Amino acid sequence: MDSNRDADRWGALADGTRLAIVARLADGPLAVGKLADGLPVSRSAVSQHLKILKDAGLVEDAAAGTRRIYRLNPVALAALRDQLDAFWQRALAGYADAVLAPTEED
Amino acid sequence: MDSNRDADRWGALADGTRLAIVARLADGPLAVGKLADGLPVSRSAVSQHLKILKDAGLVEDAAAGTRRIYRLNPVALAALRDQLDAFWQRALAGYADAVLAPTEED
DNA sequence: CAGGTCGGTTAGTGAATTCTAACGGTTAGT
DNA sequence: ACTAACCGTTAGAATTCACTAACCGACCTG
Repeated sequence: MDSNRDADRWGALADGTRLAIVARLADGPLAVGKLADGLPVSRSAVSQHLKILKDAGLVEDAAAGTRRIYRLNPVALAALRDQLDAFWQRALAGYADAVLAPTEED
Repeated sequence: MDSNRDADRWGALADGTRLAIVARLADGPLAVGKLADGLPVSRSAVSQHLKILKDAGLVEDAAAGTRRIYRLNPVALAALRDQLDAFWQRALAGYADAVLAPTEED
């Protein structure tokens, strides 16, 4: 099953610090120092979280002189959104099905 | 910050077993036994995961005789999708901004 | 009432995760 | 060349998480 790989993608957004990083990155590309400056953790932690996010394909990095700029990857976000949307639509179908035919299969 | 609360919602989807449960529930409402029957874990684990998912508002339960039927909550899924969509659109804006004006703000 | 099935909860164990602290490497400026 | 600033990595401890096993309560059938 590749559910684990998908879970890794969702897991990247599961941590509060990482979600804050993504939220901050959504406003625009940022360097690690700036990211850590607005968070209650050290730069090391931010760097590790960035590595996880980068490994999940959610962010991309670009070297800019002595600092390194990180930005979100809209494609990965769209993929996550599509999967969630599929769940949503199938859940709606299940709702309608349950209302129209409340028979329990064995 | 309520980032932790949001992180809990994402965290509910972060685990592989829980993601499999959600995927199975997306095809239609199901009882705990049926859920556990198609997963490599015991009913206890499924029940615990169901509690986490229910606590996160992603699933709802309904007593049906001696068994208990679980189904997805499309509203919660839509909320998650909206948040992801907001990230996505803001990331796109950041992309355009970076392309049009590659100046680094202080 | 006795027996069987189904589901939730608790205790306890083993593994994974997150964080800080300290180190080394790279780039820019004097 | 030297110093300063910025970033990534590693080691290690503390917390959190997921799972099995065992127990108890609820519902249906004979």
